[in-house]
Amino acid sequence: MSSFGGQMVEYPTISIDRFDRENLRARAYFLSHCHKDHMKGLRAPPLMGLKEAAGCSLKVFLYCSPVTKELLLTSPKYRFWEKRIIAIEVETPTQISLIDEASGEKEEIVVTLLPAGHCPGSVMFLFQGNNGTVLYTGDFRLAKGEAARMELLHSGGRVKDIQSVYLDTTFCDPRFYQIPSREECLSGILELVGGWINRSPYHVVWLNCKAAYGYEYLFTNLSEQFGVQVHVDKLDMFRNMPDILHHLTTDRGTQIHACRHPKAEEYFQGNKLPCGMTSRNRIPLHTISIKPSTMWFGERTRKTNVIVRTGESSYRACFSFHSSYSEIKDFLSYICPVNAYANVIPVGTTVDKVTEILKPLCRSSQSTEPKYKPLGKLKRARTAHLDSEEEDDDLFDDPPPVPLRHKVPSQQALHPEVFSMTAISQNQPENPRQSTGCYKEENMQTPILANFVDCQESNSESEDELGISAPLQGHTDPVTLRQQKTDVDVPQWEVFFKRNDEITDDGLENFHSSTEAGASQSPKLFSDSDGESTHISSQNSSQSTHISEQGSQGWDSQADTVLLTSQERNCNDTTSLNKGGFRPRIKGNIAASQLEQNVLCPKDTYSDSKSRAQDVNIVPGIGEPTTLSSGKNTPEEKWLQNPSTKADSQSSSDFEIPSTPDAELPKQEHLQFLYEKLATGENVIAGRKKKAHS
DNA sequence: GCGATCAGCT
DNA sequence: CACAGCTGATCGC
Repeated sequence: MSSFGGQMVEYPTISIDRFDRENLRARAYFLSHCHKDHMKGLRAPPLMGLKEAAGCSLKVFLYCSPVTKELLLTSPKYRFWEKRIIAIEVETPTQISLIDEASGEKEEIVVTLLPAGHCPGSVMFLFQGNNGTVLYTGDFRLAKGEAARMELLHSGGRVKDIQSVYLDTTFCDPRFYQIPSREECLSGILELVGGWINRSPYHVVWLNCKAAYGYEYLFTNLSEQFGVQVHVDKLDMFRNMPDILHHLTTDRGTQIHACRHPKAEEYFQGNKLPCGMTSRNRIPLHTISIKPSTMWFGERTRKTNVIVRTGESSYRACFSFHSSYSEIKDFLSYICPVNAYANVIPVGTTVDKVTEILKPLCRSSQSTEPKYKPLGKLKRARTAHLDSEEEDDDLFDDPPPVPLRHKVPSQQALHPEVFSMTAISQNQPENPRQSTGCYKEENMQTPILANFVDCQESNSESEDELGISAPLQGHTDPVTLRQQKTDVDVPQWEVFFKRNDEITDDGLENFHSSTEAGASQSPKLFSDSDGESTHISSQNSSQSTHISEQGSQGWDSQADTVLLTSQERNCNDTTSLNKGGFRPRIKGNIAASQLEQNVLCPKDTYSDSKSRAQDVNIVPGIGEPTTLSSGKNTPEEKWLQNPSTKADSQSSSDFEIPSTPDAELPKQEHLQFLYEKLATGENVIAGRKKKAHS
């Protein structure tokens, strides 16, 4: 549960994820995602009433991602926000004017939404303004190395100089040292579900999910894998997100259920699904329940189970919306801000304890004593020591800095006070000042913004449609920008790779030593408190398991209850995860023909297209049947939707392929074509990936 | 009657 | 395990 008060010390005139008390005076509101604990006060009339009474009603807006806006406005309770909510595209730096109603005082701030991997529409907010650059993470789940792959966290080839991070510390406790990756968890669930529903049409599973956004990628992957839509109570919130919608149904006659009922557990005991189903064609159903819950690895315990049997027909499956302790540490130590603030104080711990963990990963504590850094860490250390020398980086970390790729400005129908700007206006790679990593570089929007307006306007015309060959020299000219982006997108991902590979290829023990960047992170911090708590035990191990042939391998003392362990599993089915639901594409409406396509592809067809997608690797997610972002796919997006920890060594190879000489790269024209389609908001999915070009 | 808060439950 | 969020009890306005 978020305990963030809503305000950041650097920018106290804006409020994030809190809409009550002192936040009522905010000049702008931000919502990171659509979970209730981040929406406190959002539905309260006082918020509107006060604003109205103060005559500010026309000037104060709520900013969020397009998906969050869609989800929020679906609920009648929040529909009154409709006229005052502004969606900002992810990864599109956008300037907002913060105006004080009383004095007329105006402050400019640039906000960039970065995907947070927590639930559909969830984002982090990167704010840049006169008081420095700050990052509010909201709730997030990012695998190791993902921050390093976020283009807009970087400037001049290195991580931006961030003053403060307001961090999701939900699992910032050594007890949650490591949580199996999304791939591992998904893979385990797929195997369990498949092993059951393939027995007969009367074998059904009930996914005992909490009422929250965040399970969508599970549903979509199950649906794709087995050609079975998932029964849910409501799906109208996804009406404009076909990539999710197509995998859901309100028809109870399906083998996978995620419906809910207050007495669901009771129902289940009586062999009844929450929706009331007990039989099909008068033949009784055979039902198992799968309850997603968070399980984790200790740093020494090699085996923890992704699936645990808890009863004759009950299972728990590992699932987490939040980053683990080690993922949090990886994230924070990479960002290496001056300050880090905990947004969450988990029960059983204290602010002090969390702060103790965060502090060594921040800059202040790293600048004092020189210490050994593992090779891949130099980039990080460099951020701390701004005066360190170039050759360090060149030797150990990344290839020489290359121009980062930049978002093409998108045409957004935003409030006049708001307009999007390309990243170029803030971190022009060819600007020599940027390469110093100097703090001040981040805070000079004002003069640049003036230039940008022109770019934006000219970019809206058709002139930017004609890019073909791509000059690699950077220009601020929008035409060039687009070409540059297109050309450079894929191959340059190795810029941020090394660290990730190094870490994820390590075993757990090695991993441990190689990621302890902050020297003051004493091993005992987690090894002591960890102890026995890491082994997941079953509550009921006596029954024979339904699918014992899948599970027990004889290596676990709880063989009859433990079905799958993350380590033993070969998680080779990670590609489908990228359809994950975290960044759904939004459509204005759904064509009837598409709704009819609701018929799911047979499994073999599906696998076929999957393997092809993997080969092609790029043009990320375009035309993929499930979730993609709205019109602006970039390689990291594919990455994000396919996050991993343990499976990284496999996953990352997807991105290394294009950089190898004989790898099959996408055709330039093809990419260009797709990007243009996406930029103009055309529906690329209609043609499907393979046919989009024809 | 409504909102805020908390305990309980899942 | 803890999550996200519901239900219901209590309190204050």
